[in-house]
Amino acid sequence: MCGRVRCTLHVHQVARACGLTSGDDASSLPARQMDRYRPSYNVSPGACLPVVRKAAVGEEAAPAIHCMKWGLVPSFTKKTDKPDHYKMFNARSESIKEKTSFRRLLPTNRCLVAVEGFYEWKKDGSKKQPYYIHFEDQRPLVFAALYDSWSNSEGEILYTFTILTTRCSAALEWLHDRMPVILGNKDSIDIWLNSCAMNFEAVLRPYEGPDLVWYPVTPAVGKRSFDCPECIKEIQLKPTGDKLISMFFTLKPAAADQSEKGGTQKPSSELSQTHYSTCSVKGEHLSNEYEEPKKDEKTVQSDDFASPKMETGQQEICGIKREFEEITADYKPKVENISSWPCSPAKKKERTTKNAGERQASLLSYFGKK
DNA sequence: CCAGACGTTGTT
DNA sequence: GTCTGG
DNA sequence: CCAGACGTTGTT
DNA sequence: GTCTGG
Repeated sequence: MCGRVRCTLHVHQVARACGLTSGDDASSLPARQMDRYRPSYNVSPGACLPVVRKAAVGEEAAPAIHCMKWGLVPSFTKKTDKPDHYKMFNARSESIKEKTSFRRLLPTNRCLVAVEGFYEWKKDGSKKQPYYIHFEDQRPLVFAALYDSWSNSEGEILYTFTILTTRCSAALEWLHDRMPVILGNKDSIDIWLNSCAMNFEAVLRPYEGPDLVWYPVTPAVGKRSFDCPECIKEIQLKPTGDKLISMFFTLKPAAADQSEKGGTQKPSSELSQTHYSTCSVKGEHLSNEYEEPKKDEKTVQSDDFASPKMETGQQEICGIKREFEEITADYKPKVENISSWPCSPAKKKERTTKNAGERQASLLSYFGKK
């Protein structure tokens, strides 16, 4: 599921992530109600986020950015009802064609939501540990979403959206069984937003790319009022008893990790994603969505990992694609550009899947640094 | 026909 | 709005 | 989803 | 534990 996100992006970053503009000039963008947007490290349903949608009938042809409330309130909701944004803040992508509340939105009300990352809580019995999931290179995640509008008794029009979910990627299964639908490349984005045919099935799948990474964060992020860079600061987890024991009796911990690769076991790595990344196969394309950032790749996707095959007609649509890098090239992490956060700025450690192995190779690291 | 629902998540 | 159940 | 409450009576 | 509120 996906019930909490970080979105401190600027409007032009959202536009860019969703493939709307080529430059930083957002002034020409059709933007609606953007004054309601409050960038936040801790966004939950009920809050407004910038949404990219196709222009409504009668407007300019180009897509537009529209600030909408997270948590779908269907247009048929009684005018006297109190809108409940927590009832439908997610939509199961597997069943959107059957569910009456969502099916009617599919032809014309598909949209995109761009965020820096999302939070997921790992349940351990009665304990809950939140993790922050994001792209390693800090480019925004683009979620597939659906929107609707509803008029209340006062005649005010409320725009709301719901984020599509799918089963979890292999890499994140240890954490959860559901994840948001991440449109990992320009083709997916274009198909979800612009394809007039109902041929979007192929993009509604788990994002399996190895560049989706995570780490544990403070449980304080559970409080909606806790909104500051500390939300995304990595914390050191206390090792559990069995982890300690297994470390004592395992001479080569990395080898033990490798043995889990491809298996059904959960990576015993709630400590950090880096631990698990040693399990992924070098050079193996695990994803159907992930697009290798190669400059000269011209084709839609290599067949080796293009998974759910696109029909011939659909490749036509993919032909519109531009290089993904083109729209992500100048994303930079900009945690500092919001000046008035009450908490101290997060000092995100440089950490990649490359050096990941080193970090967990040491037995000492399991006792925390002193 | 009319009335009433229309959703996801997690947990055991 | 549209489908299901009675 | 997570956080936070979870109750009644009688008196002023 | 379970319900309500956001």
